Amino acid sequence: MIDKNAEPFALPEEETLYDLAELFKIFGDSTRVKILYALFETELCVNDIAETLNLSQTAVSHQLRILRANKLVSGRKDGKNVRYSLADDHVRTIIDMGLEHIEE
Amino acid sequence: MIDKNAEPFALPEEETLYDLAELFKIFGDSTRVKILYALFETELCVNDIAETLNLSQTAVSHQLRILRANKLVSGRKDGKNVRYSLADDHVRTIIDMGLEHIEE
DNA sequence: TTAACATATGAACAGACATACATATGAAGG
DNA sequence: CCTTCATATGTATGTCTGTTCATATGTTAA
Repeated sequence: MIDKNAEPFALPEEETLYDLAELFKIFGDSTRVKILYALFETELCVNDIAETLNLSQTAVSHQLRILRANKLVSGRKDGKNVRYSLADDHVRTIIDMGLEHIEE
Repeated sequence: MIDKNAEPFALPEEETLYDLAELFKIFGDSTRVKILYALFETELCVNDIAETLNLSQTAVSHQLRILRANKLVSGRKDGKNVRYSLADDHVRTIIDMGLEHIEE
């Protein structure tokens, strides 16, 4: 079964599955999920996020760093502020998919 | 969409987003992802999984417990063995969605 | 019943990680 | 230049969690 040749099925590269887990790990923290969800609607700067979600500025900044590093959000400078937005429509899809699973 | 009334947008319940993160946390471990992926094709018992993925029996058993508790896999007894399979088609969808995101 | 096998469970340890605190960088206005 | 505001970064800490080792439960065969 888990055969690499003629079989109808094969495990992806070890590394691929590892990367996949790393991706999900990002979504596996409620602070990050909240941030991502807040960005569903509109661009937001760090303080907006912190206030909206009742989080400290540093906590948000640290998490945004992780989200940025994983290309889930992107930030553009706007004066003193940095406006963050979702980097990708997959983010939305993945979260929606998860929500669907939960609502059952 | 996530909206209950007239507003164009609203955050889901705090708890919902928390549960969502909990769900993704399950997928956020390469051992568990490997196990789930191995079950894409067919039912497998604990030892099969352990051998296929080069993992210890206990490690697999512990992870299966978590996957079971979260209703991502289900096991049925078959003599001395317990045959595990994916509990839900969402599992497949979520993983595929993640893979899509990665392959870019 | 006893032996052999398959799986599960408990405890302990090590590594990962999210947060808070203090501080640094950088931009705008006076 | 100096101050203020927005954001980022470094470090320390407490907590969570995945693995291992040892052992228990349960099943089949002799």
